[in-house]
Amino acid sequence: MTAARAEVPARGRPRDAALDRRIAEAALDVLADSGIAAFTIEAVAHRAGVGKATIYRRYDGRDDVLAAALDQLRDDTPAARDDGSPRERLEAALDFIRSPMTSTRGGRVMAQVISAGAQHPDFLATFYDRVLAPRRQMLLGILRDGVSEGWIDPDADLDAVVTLLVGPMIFLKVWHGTPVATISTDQILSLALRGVGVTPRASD
Amino acid sequence: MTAARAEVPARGRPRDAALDRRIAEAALDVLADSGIAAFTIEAVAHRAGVGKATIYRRYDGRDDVLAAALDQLRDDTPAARDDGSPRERLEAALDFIRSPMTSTRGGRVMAQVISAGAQHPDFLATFYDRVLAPRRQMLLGILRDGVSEGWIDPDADLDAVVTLLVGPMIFLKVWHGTPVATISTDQILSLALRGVGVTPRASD
DNA sequence: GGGATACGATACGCCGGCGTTCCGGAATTG
DNA sequence: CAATTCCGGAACGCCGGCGTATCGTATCCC
Repeated sequence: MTAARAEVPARGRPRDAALDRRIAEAALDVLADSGIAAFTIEAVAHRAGVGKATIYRRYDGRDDVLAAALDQLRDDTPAARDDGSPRERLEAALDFIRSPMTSTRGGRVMAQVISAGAQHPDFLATFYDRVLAPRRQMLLGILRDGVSEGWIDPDADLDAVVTLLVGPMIFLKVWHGTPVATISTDQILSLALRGVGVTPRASD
Repeated sequence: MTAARAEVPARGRPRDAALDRRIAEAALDVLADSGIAAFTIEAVAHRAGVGKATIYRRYDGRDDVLAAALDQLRDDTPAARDDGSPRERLEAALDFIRSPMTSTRGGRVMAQVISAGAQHPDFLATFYDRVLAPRRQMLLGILRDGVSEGWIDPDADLDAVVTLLVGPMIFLKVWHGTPVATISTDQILSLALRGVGVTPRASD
């Protein structure tokens, strides 16, 4: 981790803890709205209504601020639903992965992080840990349930299935705005699940 | 298109046509090696062994140079093989799509273009036209052959299948270097094709 | 040969973010 | 109350790319 937050000294006025959050929030806003190129210390400071010095007092620089902002994203992850049929749960989980990629701030941040990832692999790794891994884990859980319920072929490589499910969504996200053929969550599920022994209308 | 190459005047020394290519090549090299952030006119000029004025005489600026460079990529696309079993041809096509993403210049350029795409959707569209669409078309052709040979369910949405096949590869490419579970070309084919009525060992 | 234009190289002023430093004021400790 | 540290705001010099202009040389059309 690049992070190296300065230690809090004992005497004098203490640092306003709320500012850490405000800075991270502003950083995410800037990233989502204006992109990685516009992600400058001055832009973040202005957006947060904070002096540059306040940021430099807490962070090492641009990269450190960005890393801290990505940490913040962890809290943006809503909980998964656990009711309904397996197919419904899968659909909900996939929509949950997919939806924040088009409209929400997290989705726009993701596009920008993928961008930055070409230059800063660390950011990708951080984003993976904070955002992608939990969602991937959620999918994996549902699939495991499917196996124990005899609903999915026990021999199936669930990791591969998850990649097969998530891949097209990231693909569509990345190439958003181009003539890439769209594909519905339903289609992805139907096609991919038949590959592991689930019939098209398993539950509806 | 941003492009607006200046018209060639009648009198005087004509422009060296070879320089157009040298500039575009240098642009791709810079993009692949150093990333979009380092993609400056001065860097391209230096790499091409060319004066800045020569570039400004031909292009409107950075974006125009980048667009011209992406055009150049079209020529980097090798031809597809058309022999072997359908499964083998599919595998070759997928490897063809996948391989240049890890090692070749085209693959590194792609990662950078995806990056720039967050800021410049035009670049994505250009890259899609020049590079991705032809490969997608190739896959589609093989799948259509599969249908007419009775090898694939005629009712299958081939566009969706292509997305299902290509998606995971782009996904893995984008998240290269993170703990994303890898998946082999063989696995993708086996899982996705069973979804359209092809048995796992259709041809080997 | 003469005029026109391209070539590589270099220098120019401009702009914007960087990271630092100072200010006057506010908050907290002793 | 005094010392200390933080706060927002503003200014600083620095750097690097921008886009333009100007060299001396090279190449082509008339």
